[in-house]
Amino acid sequence: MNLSDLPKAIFLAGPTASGKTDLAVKLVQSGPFEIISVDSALVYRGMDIGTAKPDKQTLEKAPHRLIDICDPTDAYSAARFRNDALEAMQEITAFGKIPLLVGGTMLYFKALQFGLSNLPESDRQIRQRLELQLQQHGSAWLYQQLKTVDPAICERLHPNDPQRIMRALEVYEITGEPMSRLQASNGKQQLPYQLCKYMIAPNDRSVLHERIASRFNSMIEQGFEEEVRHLMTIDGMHENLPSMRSVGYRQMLMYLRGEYSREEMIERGIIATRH
RNA sequence: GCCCAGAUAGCUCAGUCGGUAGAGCAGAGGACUGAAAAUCCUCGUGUCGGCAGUUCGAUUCUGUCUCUGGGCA
Repeated sequence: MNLSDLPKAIFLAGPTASGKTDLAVKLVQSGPFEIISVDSALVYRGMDIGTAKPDKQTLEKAPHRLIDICDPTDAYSAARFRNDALEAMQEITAFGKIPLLVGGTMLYFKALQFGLSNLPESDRQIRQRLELQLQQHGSAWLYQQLKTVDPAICERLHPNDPQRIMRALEVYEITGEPMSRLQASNGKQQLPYQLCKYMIAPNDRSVLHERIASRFNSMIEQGFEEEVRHLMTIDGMHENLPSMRSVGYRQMLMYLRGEYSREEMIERGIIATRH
């Protein structure tokens, strides 16, 4: 198939507070585009203030797909994003429009463009057990366990990186095969679109830092603390969920737990957002 | 005005029983296939507040000055 036969799609990536949303809204108003959000925090329902979710008027003017599609007690993932985004892109293309993928989660862009190997989803029970083992024996011990079943992947992982070590152990446990072999044998599928990729980035980082600071402060004014308090009352919610580990939320939780003063929480929240 | 405590990396501080100093955070770079706003890795020369004294040698001891806290009048 010739490249020019493929439908078009646009990627618009950039850091927090860089003005992506404004630009995307303008594009939608001036052309046959439809927005798909590429953001690992905007997917969660009820997380509005701390994620700087576009407000109602903005969403009416320019609807975003893949916002509010997951409960914060669930764990969203790059793989789920890829499936959801492909489906949305197909629909948009079928309507004769061009998908405009806008956001700051680079792994999601990468997973969408280059695909993922066919690996099993995470398993809550296995993860809980691994988490327990991590606390009891430490990360180096898990690393040694992994070495006996998948030495190849250990060469790519650091003994202090529990998240990846646990994932590799989990994959082995579910499939009975080393993750490194599965990755090598499963071909990844490319994205069947003609891509136009844009990066938006301010030429002066200090401007961005200022914008992040004022944005965080206005979140506080809008009732961010109350939002997090409310989220924590939801059945099944706990602090180790991906939703609650995201930037801003984590710092607010530490403040609510009394581990940060108010000032510290604000400072840490701002710093964390820069990443 | 007097007394006390400080002054060391961008910030908070540790330390050197006298041989020119190191943690955390910040910052920079990098790795990373179902948690990615995550999880990790690497990177520390700074008149050790100024000036003088003691000393082979002072950031460390002494004196003095400046500044910042706190207390007393």
